[in-house]
Amino acid sequence: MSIPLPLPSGKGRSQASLPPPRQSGLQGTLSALIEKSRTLNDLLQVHAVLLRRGLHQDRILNFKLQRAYSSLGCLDNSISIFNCTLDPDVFNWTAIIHSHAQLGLHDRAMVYFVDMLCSGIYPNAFTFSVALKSAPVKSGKPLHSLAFKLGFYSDLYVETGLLDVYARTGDVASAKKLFDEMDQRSLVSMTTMMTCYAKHGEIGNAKFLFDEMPDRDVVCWNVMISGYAQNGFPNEALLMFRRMLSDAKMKPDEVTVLAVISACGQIGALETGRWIHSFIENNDICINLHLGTALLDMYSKCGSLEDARLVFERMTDKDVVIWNSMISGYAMHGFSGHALETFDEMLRAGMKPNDITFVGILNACSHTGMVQEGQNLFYMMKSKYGIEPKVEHYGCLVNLLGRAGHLEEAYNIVKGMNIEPDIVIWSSLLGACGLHNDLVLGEEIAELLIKQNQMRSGTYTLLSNIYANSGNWVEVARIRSMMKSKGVEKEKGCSSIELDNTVHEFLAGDMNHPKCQEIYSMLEEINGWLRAAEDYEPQTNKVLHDLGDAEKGQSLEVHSERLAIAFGLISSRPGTTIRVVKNLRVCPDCHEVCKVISRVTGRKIIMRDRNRFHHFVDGCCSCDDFW
DNA sequence: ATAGGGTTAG
Repeated sequence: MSIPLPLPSGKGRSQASLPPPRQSGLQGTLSALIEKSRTLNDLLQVHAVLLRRGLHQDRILNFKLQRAYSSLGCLDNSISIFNCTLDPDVFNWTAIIHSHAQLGLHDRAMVYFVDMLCSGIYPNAFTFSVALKSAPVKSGKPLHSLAFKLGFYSDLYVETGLLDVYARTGDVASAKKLFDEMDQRSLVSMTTMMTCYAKHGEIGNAKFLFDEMPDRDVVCWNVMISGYAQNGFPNEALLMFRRMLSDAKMKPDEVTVLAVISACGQIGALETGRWIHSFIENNDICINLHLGTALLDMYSKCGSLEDARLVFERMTDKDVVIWNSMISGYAMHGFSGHALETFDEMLRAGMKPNDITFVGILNACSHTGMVQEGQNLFYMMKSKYGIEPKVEHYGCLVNLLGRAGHLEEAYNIVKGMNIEPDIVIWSSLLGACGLHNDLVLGEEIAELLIKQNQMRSGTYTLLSNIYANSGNWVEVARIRSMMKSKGVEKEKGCSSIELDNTVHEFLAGDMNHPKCQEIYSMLEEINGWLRAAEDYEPQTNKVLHDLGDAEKGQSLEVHSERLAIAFGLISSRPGTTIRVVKNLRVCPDCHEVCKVISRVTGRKIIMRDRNRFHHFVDGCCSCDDFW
């Protein structure tokens, strides 16, 4: 959108600096009443009085009504009041721009801003800061230079607004340049600069600025905490949250707990998540839809679908996001029946599914090998709901077909896609080749990826597993040296378990835990159970996930997931569920071992791997060995 | 008056 340059004349300027028209006693009383109105009902009553007294064209009263209505979310009322205001002034215009911007209706906000300039109304600094909020990428800078031309040079509001534009468009360099040149700083401008850093992964710079701030309010703590949570540093997010409570004695609000809950979900820290949930309830923080969705997601990522469902059922007025979240929750646990039922429930409730809904249900189908159902849903998505499939949807379909052994069909889908297949799709196909021992297709794909320079640590491992499955150790060694020469490191397997609000992490063969001795004697005891188990046979040839082949046979016993489980067994009461989170896929051998452990100890083991959950109960896994 | 928030395949 271009900003017209019929600049307001001097006339506009003088209008803005005129003193506001004096209010009579009645107007004064009414305006105080408007400001005191806390509920829509109060406001409607005052509004009715105002109309009866024939004051419906009053600029000042209407400005206050506009502001009050838009803070209650009644945009329509705000618009109709604006429309009946005689000669709206800069305040009326700015308020109507602001109400649209607040609700994310940025296009409409910009239209009003342009209309305002065209009607010869002279904007003030606040108008610019509000308009900048809605400015599309291209007109952010022209708007700023317009503000300069009109004399708002080095105005803190305008500059902070521009910083926000840079933050949204990802222009960190320009933001930093402007920020360094600003001759005054405020809490808000520093927070905006932090946001800019945090949104673009420069979390260290955000923290540097945070440490420099003379005063910190709840918003700036929130930026820091959510910055950590959204950049994959959930532990740091929790650490900052604790500091916020203990050192700064700051009262967290609903935005703070939102970020913290998301961090708990990432770590899989159920106890901590439950603690935050009760903290929310004890501190009268209202569980709105955003917060409810975050809680639901946290519970399903921490392995407690029961709690997730409880939160889901307590939310009235569900939107598409929370429905999606519930469906994805069931999907990642492999409960595809529940996922599909929830989808039906959603349709019956009159909710329109979106692209993310379909990622959820397609994913559910692929986790349980529901090929026919999944294919039907994929085609229905376009024909019945008009949703164009994206790379994620193709990913689900390819995964579904590939894992069920329809490799040819899966490959044809990839070749026939009208979008570029990404590394995820190729990895999924490569994984399927390993699962079904298709060496030919596997090599074809690998060759393609090598040519396009797309090989990653994970794809090398998949390829190496294909060769290992067929016992081709020469090729395995060749891939290993290829990785070495290219400097590609194999991602280390790491498993964690939470006990007494502390997350304990284990690497394969880890000897660093204080309870190391007891853990290793527990492993010995487990080995005894395994020797006695008739249904267990070590699967040495499939185990190249974490370790070099030299230690292959023996090293199975010290895989990270086994250390974490052993620690769980010795540190928690008999009968309690053991919850483990692993950063890679669970190894096929450990998967068998978990079954045995669950049978011998009568414990439930819930394990989250890179892709999904496994619930081991009494010698069986919920995934039915299809994963 | 300006800054911060929920769901997405392997």
